[in-house]
Amino acid sequence: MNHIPIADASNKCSTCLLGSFCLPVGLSIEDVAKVDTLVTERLRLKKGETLYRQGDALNAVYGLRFGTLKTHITLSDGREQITGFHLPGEIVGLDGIGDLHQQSTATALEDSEACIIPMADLESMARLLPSLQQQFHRILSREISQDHSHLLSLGSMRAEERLANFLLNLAERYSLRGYSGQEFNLRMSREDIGSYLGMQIETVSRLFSRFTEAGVLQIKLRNVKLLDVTALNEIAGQKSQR
Amino acid sequence: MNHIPIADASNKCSTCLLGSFCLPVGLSIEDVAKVDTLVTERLRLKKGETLYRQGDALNAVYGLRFGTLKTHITLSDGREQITGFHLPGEIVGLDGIGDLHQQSTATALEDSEACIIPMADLESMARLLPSLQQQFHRILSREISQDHSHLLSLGSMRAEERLANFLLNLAERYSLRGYSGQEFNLRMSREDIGSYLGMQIETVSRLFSRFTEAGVLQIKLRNVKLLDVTALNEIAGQKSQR
DNA sequence: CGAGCGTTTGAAATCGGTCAACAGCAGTGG
DNA sequence: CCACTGCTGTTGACCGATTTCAAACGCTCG
Repeated sequence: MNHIPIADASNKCSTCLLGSFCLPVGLSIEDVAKVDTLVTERLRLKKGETLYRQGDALNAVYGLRFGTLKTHITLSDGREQITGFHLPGEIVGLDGIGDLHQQSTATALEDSEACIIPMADLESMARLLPSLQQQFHRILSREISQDHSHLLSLGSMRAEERLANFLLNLAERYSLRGYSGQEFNLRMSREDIGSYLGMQIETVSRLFSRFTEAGVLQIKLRNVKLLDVTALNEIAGQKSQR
Repeated sequence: MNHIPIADASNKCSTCLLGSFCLPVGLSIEDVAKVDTLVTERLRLKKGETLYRQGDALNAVYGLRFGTLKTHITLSDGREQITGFHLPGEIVGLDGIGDLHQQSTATALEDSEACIIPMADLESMARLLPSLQQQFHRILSREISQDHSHLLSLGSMRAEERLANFLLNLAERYSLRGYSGQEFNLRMSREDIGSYLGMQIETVSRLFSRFTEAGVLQIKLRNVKLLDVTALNEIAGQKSQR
């Protein structure tokens, strides 16, 4: 894990292209300039390295600058549950604020870089900038409602529906970031997908094969091409059977 | 749904017995006095009534004063996922802050009463009182990490483990509130439990029967008596408690 | 006291899990 | 450059936990 002090202006929030996803959303130009002073350091992670680990003391949250992370919690018997996959512009570490210790581990799925946002500084600045305060609350709240959608998926959907929803969700998030929502590379393994969706890797693999046979998508290892988004939406339960 | 203006001092946060669970945690006596002005109204709900519904505009969050709520989201095809059961002192409506519309519906499982906490007032007061700000962040963060535990349950545990964890979690929360953690009444139906835990009501019922046969607990309709908490912990897959 | 839920129980069906074998690709080193 | 090795992903056969279907029981409340 590689600490990088932020020196030149090109690295600041005010010029970061992710401003429309991250902490500065809704802030005036002057306010974003103040946020620049909040982030003085970043961390560079190689694939497989961890940004933080379950149990670590927390004094910052992290804004993902590029790359992909998974956050996951581990049970005493070794079973693991992936709670989220995170794309650039998203903030991680939010679940640890409650007791100032990380509740999960964040692992890089590819080479990544994260901005360090010290909690104490964020909180004091949020007291001065109502728009920053509101944005932070929105971010926390959206994390909650995303988790609720995930709960709905795990609790009420069949494996096929869960996987379809997962793909559609990824596609949407890539689209929003200016990447293709039709064709993209999965950064995570079948095992990661299985953990996230509460199913075994064999089931993930079989479902991908089934989707391929049905002409819904093409998949070659981690490269996915969505061929029939309408059909995928139907599988995802927009109008379900049973 | 019955609006109740708060008149006498006995109804204020500074004298509320739930202070140790709710918004005032960590606040000085003077600060709690200020929080008193935040909550000027409460809502009384009869069993089955809703505090808010998915899609409603949000301008407040709610502190549960007494009673029990379930929060749930509904899919277009009618399937429902219960995302949480809420006991006195807990704040609900947090998932709606993100886009100022409720993402879920909150329904009373028994006669209940909730304090209205206007978001705008809460945010402006949080800018003045760092301890209130921190407590609100803790509450949001804990909601996230609870949801993550719930995800772990739905994604990685077998039905038996999920139910055992659910019972232990309820027991702990009742204990914290000064009620018995050994014997309590479930406020929710088998259907609610099934939805929350991602299983059918028949499975819930069979598991209760199995636990009873194993001498782990006694259950008569909604009255539960835990006989062997150690055994229940083992079923739940925990060496110690969380 | 009877109607209607909510709950329990049984039997059959099935989705997804488990076990096992193999295929494909990547990295290593001779 | 290829053989070797290890890791990831695919596929098949079988199994079993949970669902589904069905029926009966027993509270609760009007």
